[in-house]
Amino acid sequence: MIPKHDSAIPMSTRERIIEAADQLFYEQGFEHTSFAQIAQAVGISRGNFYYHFRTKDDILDTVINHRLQRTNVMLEHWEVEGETPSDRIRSFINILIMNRAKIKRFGCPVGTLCSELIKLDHPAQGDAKELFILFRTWLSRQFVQLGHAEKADELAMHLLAQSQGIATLASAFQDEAFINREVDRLHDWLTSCTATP
Amino acid sequence: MIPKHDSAIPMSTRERIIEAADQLFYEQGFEHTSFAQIAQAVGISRGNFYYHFRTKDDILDTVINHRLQRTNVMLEHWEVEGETPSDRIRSFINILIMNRAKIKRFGCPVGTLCSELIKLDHPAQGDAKELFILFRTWLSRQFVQLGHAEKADELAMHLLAQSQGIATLASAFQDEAFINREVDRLHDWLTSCTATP
DNA sequence: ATCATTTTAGGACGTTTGTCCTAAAATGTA
DNA sequence: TACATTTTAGGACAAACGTCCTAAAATGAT
Repeated sequence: MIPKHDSAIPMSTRERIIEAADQLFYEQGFEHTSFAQIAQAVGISRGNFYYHFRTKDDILDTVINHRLQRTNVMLEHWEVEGETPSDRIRSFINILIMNRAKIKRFGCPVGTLCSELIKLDHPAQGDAKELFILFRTWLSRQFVQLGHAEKADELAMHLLAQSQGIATLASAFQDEAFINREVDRLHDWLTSCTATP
Repeated sequence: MIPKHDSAIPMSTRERIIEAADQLFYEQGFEHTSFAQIAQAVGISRGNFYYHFRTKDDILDTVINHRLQRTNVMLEHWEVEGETPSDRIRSFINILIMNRAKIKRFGCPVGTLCSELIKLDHPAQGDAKELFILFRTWLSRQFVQLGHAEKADELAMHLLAQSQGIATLASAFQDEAFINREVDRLHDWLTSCTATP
């Protein structure tokens, strides 16, 4: 399962750096987060930081791969846990509810990272996009199982876009109630997808 | 109409700075754009730049107000041009088509700016949010005229969220065809709104 | 206990940043 | 023409950044 810090096994310095960077990149953005901030958050010196990650792109790549692994584990878990494909899709929709407090403050971790890297014209754009691709192919697979074989990818992209828009506006307007409203709407939409085969 | 540079009346240095900054903030982000870059784009010295704008927050505020004015003019124009409220809403939806080339490359100017300022915890967050509010109240007014008085604001926010999501994914996946597909979907949705009073 | 390796701390370096100053050039006015 | 004001250029400045180096401390193996 998820290799969380068991509190029995203490995290290595490297792991602690990755987690701190992950969080700071989400909350403050990649460019606006400095080596010094990450080092301070972990409680180590900048020199020690440099021992583990030589460049800023290094730590970014590692954070993205870390997110990819975590996301993959989550999706696989949903696939064995959810009984029907629509159950699994609803698990995806409910991320918005589960993480609404953070989404309200910082938006979607995937969408905001991709947007930032695009503006920076950063080489890691493609890696960040893989996060979206992960959700896209997973959702697409669920829609195929739901009986929408030829429209599966279109539906997956539509649902992805919806959640992106919800996250963007929720953070711009600092509005959690809006998230709830739109999630209800998404569930209704999925129901109508299930009803009409 | 839009006060474009008539090429008869040459733009003042100040105006040229604002337009250059506006474009660069959109394409590269606010923080990633430096005084030097804007000055170079305009073709003036950094010292001259400082004569017109003393701080970076100064130029940001001015750019946001510039966008607010341009947007206001555009919306008022649509209001006298579009015959029915649904015509006017369709004008909004079609921004995605008109600007698809830029949206594909840089996302939505409003959404990406708001997201960035949130991460920077920048004082101008509220001003940037006004851009969204402009569209929100305008769309809400159209939905009222369409006969959805009590659900007008909800519909406005829903449409705003949709376009945000479309812009985010279109830029992440560099996919213009996706924009076309989702815009068609939005037009269908609006038709169903009009049919069901 | 000794030694080799890994890990850490702290500072140095060159660059870029936003900001500010001063003097020259351009412009308008009498 | 002579003068006052606006506009421009170019450099100075401290601070922050990513990067890199060196030496001490911690750790593990023999």
